[in-house]
Amino acid sequence: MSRSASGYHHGNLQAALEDAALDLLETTSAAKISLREVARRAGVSHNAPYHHFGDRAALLSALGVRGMAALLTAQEEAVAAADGTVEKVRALGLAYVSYAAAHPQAFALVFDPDYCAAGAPSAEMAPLIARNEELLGSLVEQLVQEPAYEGRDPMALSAALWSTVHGMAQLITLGHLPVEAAQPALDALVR
Amino acid sequence: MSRSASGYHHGNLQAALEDAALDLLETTSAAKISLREVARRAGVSHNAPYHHFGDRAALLSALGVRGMAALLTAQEEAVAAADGTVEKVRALGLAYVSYAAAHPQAFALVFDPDYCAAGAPSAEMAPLIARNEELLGSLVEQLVQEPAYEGRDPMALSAALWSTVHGMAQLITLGHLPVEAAQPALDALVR
DNA sequence: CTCCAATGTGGACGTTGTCCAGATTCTTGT
DNA sequence: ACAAGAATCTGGACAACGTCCACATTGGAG
Repeated sequence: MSRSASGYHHGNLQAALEDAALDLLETTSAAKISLREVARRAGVSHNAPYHHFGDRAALLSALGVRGMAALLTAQEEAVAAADGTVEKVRALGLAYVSYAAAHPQAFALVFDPDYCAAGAPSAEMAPLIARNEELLGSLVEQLVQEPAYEGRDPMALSAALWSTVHGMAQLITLGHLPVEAAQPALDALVR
Repeated sequence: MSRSASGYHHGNLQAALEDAALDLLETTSAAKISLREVARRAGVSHNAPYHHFGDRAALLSALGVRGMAALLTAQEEAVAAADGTVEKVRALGLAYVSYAAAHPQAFALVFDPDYCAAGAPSAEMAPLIARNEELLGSLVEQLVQEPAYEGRDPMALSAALWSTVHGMAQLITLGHLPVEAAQPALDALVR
């Protein structure tokens, strides 16, 4: 039921539209992606998307969910592959920055309030955000038990870490910081 | 030559357009601001703006310059009012975050690559960016001479500081961090 | 005072987001 | 197997937008 050579019914338009839009996201900012262009790429009429997404913002929002999921798993894998609490924190930060550098438009979309509201997250976005906060939170829990970080406020520390990593990702995608600055700058704080 | 009751010639349309757009920026994201709406607010035809700005992006870009200038002076004033190097750094960070919290759309515009490219800054934007980097840079120069920060790499340190402050500003305007988190999180790092 | 460049106006065109009515296909109850 | 009915896709329409054009108005330099 998925594939369809008959022509009229696409079979899996929802995914095809997201894929087409994701392609465009590699080279174009979310703001400049038009629904009609996405439909054209998917080979359907300009109106077909409305049977799968309420409006343009809903498509972009779905893309934001995909991006957030990718960002999250990148961090999870990096943390799992690292040894030692401090190393895990560094790995998480580098994964975050690397994802942003590799997919700047997708990264920007995830944090674009026009499509992905943090205050009122979509039903699919909310659990991803929660998982990310838990990931960092549990890491910081371990961190404050190391002698070097004894007695620090975990809340303040995770807020500071997230801020640093996020800001670095942002400034690098914007070209304000060179990518090579990430590693030493992160070390300067985590040490 | 500036004021004009005659009607046809506005007298100071350039500034009036920027003011109108700045008003809209208080409540609307840059992406959703239309040139025609700005013209309407300024009381001129939809085409008048083209005699003062090359296109829509040029208007938004000029707004970005204004925003950057405001962000910069906010930092400069805060630094001037603080005593002690560490205190000055804290003051700079809080001013940065405060500006973002007070004018989220303007702050977002300043760092929106669609209108304010960091790689190819406008002739008016470049010196502002340079001044901001000098402000932070000179502060860090002093900082690394304090005993507590002796021997740190100034480049890495200022990159880290800017990242933290910028990320915090971003995450707060997005609603991912509460405003009250700024102060303790900043202290957790600067201490 | 006259002419010209700057500044303003209205009209036009193509693109976009969205709504609507109708066509086509899939599925489900019998 | 077959007749609804739901899901999906199509084309047409409309308003708003960015931008280009030709033309009108005005202020200032010669």
